[in-house]
Amino acid sequence: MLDIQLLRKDLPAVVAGLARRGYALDEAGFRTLEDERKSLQTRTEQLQAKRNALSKEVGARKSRGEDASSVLAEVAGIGDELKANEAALSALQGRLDHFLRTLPNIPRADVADGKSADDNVEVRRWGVPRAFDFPVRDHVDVGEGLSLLDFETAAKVSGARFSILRGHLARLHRAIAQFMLDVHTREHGYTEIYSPYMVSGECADGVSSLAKFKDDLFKIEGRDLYLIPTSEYSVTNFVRDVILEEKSLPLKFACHSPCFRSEAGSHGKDTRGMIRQHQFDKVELVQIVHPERSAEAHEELTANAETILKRLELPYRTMLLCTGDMGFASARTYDLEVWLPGQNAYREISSCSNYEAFQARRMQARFKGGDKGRTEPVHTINGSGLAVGRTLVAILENYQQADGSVVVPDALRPWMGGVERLARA
RNA sequence: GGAGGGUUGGCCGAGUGGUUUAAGGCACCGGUCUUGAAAACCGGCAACAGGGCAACCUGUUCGUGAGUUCGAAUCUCACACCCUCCGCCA
Repeated sequence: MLDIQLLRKDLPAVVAGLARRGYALDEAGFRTLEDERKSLQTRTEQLQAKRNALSKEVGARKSRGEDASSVLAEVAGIGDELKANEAALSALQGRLDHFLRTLPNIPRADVADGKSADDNVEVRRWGVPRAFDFPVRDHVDVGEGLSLLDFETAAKVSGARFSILRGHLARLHRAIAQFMLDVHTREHGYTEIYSPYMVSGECADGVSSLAKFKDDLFKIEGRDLYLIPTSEYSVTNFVRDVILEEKSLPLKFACHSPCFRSEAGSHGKDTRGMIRQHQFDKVELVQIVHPERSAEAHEELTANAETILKRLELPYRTMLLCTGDMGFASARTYDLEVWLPGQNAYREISSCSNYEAFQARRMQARFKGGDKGRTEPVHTINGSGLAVGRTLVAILENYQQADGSVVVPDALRPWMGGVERLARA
């Protein structure tokens, strides 16, 4: 949510900022709502003040044993108008709030303008894609060839966009998650978190816009609960309605969880394999930081995620998303794209975003500042560190051998109980 | 599923219709004292919204929502959540 003060003080700047990401703010609509709100609020508060003063007078007279009937008669006249004003004001503020919650975040100045992923900017590239001296297969052929990856049974059990891992491949999946968690908690200072896989609608609206994106989520029937599409949904909400001590910042959380996405808008996209599933695991990094440190923390968190790719020796590139390709809540986003030989392309494996105060305002997450002692919204940052399923895909494709086996990356061996290669039994 | 208890500021906690302008304590901030610190003492200290250049003023908020009333933390109703006991259960 944007700061409504900014809209009041400098609407043209907000309009211009949102236009950069292709969002047309209804300027006249906002002005109308805001003007109406102002007059209605002024009038309502005058009436309330009058009623409060008169009611106090009633009490004062009665305690002195005097007659209060003249005051009672006066205050009685206020009742209907006050009620009508209060109702109208509350309805109007509801509309204003809805309007405000529908607006996306304003991109930071150093984000390139653009319309689509084609306009994203490559900021760095690491590793060299391996040269294969045999026909490269994608992860589906590799996994199924080893009888360790099974989409047919998954389809029977749950339908499309699910997968089943067996044996050493399932173990590799677990090893990846544990490796990532251990690196982030031992080396990068994150606190390990286990948290709910379902959150309330209110919390969902705290990190994004529930009104806009509820079709992308799985909802529990008959309950105000949604399956998380990322543990960001539960973890970031730890600080909902909290006023933090300045010295307690930053908070750094690492959480491994499954993620559930309806993929409502992606029919026909990535239908083959594990790239786009209704359920996948992810190790999520979340930082709650002081506003002055957020740009720096965003770089740090992105580097933390990149560390995983480097340790796994997977070639990747880091993209700074353009204004048109960023998510609703983000002010600035890096995508990490891993090299997939099976697709002969770099594919997203992590998305690291700085939301600045956007989410914090939606969920009333604040800290009490030092000198001024004022409360202000914290900044929130998060990113995948990394998506476990896509990491598995990248390993199957990058570490495949001519004989159909897959070498386990050195970095994962401590978690593989001596297994150095996935091969046919 | 059954029965009971509870939800008050950053935290603890008093408060059953009108000097509550939410007592008191803790924490925090400033000061006095001290070589320094602690202790003691003095003072300050809720959030959110609106108005004002500002000192400041007004409003809302005591789990949420509705109601009664001139006036509600306090009374009524509904709901949510937490706790205890019983039953069932991984």
